[in-house]
Amino acid sequence: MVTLHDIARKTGVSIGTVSNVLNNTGRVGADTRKRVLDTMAALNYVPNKMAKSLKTSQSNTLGVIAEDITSFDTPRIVDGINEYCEDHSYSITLYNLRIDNKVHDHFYLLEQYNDILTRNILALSSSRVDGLIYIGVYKRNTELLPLIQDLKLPVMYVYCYNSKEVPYVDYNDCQGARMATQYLIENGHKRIGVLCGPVDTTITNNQLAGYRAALEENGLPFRDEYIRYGNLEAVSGAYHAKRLLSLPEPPTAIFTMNDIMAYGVYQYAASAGLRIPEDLSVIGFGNLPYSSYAIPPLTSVALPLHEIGYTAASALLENREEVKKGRYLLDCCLQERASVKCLSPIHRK
Amino acid sequence: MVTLHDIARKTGVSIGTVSNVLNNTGRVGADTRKRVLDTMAALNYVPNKMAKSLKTSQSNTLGVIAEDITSFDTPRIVDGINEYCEDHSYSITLYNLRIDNKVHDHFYLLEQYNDILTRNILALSSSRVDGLIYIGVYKRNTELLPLIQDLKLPVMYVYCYNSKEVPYVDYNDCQGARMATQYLIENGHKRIGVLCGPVDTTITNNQLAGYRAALEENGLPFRDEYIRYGNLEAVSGAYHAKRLLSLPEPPTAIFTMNDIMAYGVYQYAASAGLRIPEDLSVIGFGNLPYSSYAIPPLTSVALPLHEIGYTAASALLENREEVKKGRYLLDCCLQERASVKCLSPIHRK
DNA sequence: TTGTAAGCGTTATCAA
DNA sequence: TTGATAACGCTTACAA
Repeated sequence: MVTLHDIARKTGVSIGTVSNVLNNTGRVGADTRKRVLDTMAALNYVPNKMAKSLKTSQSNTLGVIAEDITSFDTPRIVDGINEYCEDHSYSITLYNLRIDNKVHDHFYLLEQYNDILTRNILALSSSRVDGLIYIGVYKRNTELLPLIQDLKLPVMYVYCYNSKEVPYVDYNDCQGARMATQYLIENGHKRIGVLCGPVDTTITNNQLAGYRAALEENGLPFRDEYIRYGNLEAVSGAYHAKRLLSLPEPPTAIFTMNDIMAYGVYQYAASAGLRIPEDLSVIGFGNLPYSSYAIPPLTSVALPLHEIGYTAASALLENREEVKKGRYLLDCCLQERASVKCLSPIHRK
Repeated sequence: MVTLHDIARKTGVSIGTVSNVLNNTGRVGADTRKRVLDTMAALNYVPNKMAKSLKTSQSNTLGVIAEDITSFDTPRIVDGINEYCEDHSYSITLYNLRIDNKVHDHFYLLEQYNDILTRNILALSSSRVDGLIYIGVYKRNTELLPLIQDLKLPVMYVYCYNSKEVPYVDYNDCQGARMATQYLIENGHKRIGVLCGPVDTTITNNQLAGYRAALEENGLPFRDEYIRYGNLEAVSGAYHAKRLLSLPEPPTAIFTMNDIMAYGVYQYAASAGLRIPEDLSVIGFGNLPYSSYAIPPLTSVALPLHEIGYTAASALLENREEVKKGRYLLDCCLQERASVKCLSPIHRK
């Protein structure tokens, strides 16, 4: 391992000078600078990050805790973080809680969850990262604040809700749902069913608000019987689709709060001999990669996942002091495909 | 930040002693040990990893370079690596080359790719990781050895091929394809079409060998007209399915070398009014998460992704010296669902 | 413009 | 069993 010392000796200058050219402090003669640079290249010198970090006590490293990297949307968020870090030469040290593998329903296993988290937090704080991004799984509620807050680190929460006042970046559920509903209405649908997630969950409530807003804006009534609460799984989608469709006045379109439930709607339609979109329109939320392969390809609300990651990293690293107040809600956009039938086109605003 | 020094002073012992209890060297009196441990707890001491690494020149950190973390199978491999690291208290620093985002066809943009890689390698070598796992994307060929080999680090390649002699862990393509074919045969299929990836690619050749082996074992002829080379995309699957099915003696089942092409077969079937599995059986390879939502759910060869990651990490970290010779090929297993019709059951061995 | 030297928080060697 | 003390490779005053 070649060190500053080596290249100082070899160049015939002092170690301080070498350090100065390394850090571009400016106070080095152009000539010496060149010579130093040359021997660096010749000796294939690579600075030792540990030594530097130890001295400066900042690691140029961002910690990211993912509740589960295996979860659908997490990788693209990480990818966004990565892009920022690459642009600003930060490293990422990744902690993967592996929640889904270890605690199947972490609402009920909070203690175990805390153990896992504690271990990771410890590792993390011993590596003295400069900031921390916490990526949840499908916006489940997390109540881990006490642990993380002890760190006295700038922290950014992503893709998760929390009852505490905490900085986060997320996508705008309400806007996304409103957009989906609006799209349906623009395509002539007036009776729109919606398959929600669990009742009284933040995510459900937000999306429901968006749905409602779109209805109101277009002078359409909000009908209780069109609202069904599922568990975000495909079976649940199929079940509730059936219920919705056996109403006296069945909806002509169904909006599901995630794509998986939309797949369930597809399954029910297939089993009931209903054609999509001829007999029933469906629009999803989340735009999973598979949705383009569904038959017919599923129209869905696309999440700004990459952007969420990038925003979180930049907010965290650029205005560390202000991060505490940071609240970012990013807009979704519509991925139009072929699962919505145009009943009677109306003018789009 | 509380240091060894602080807790030494507070306990009234020397700093060396404190270090000894920290590292469990044993040469510390039980009584002093307890006192030290107590003040550690009281002061909430967390060791500084940088200082330790600097001194010991090993970081307890594993570098993982992912060509693209956004690629389907990568996260589950990373998850496997994570499990190992968690069990052995290693940290992971993640480098995401973001290949797919930046160079769309990296076969033709090798130079750009090298730039990206070089930058990452540099960062990586300056953080002095103890080992490196390189995760490819869908086993494309990578010729990056010169760069990485300069590192003089134990390196493990995962999910990628390379012409050089290099340690790797991967899944067994040949075995997987053989198993899929065997399954079809056991279900009474004798005319089996196969949708390959690009011609003369390692992955295609390996799987083709497995297909052929299964045929031979069962005394079935290998027919050239049943072999089609696609580009692993859905459109390609649809196109070749059509060709296969318009043969004078069309296959009763199609084996696709990835699930995406199987989705293409589904699309063609839908457009041609063919029912799966009644009119055509299909079996995929890779078992993407979405395959269980396809209609009907797609039977597919499941990859030991998590295990690949775990194996790579353990091989790398446990027998560093022997790693050079390491070659691991892990078996796939079959995920049976509903896309294969049983024509005439024969005895399964 | 350049050199010297102290110190970041550890580990490790040697004495005591 | 414990205590001093010299590194590890770097940054940063401060002095020359």
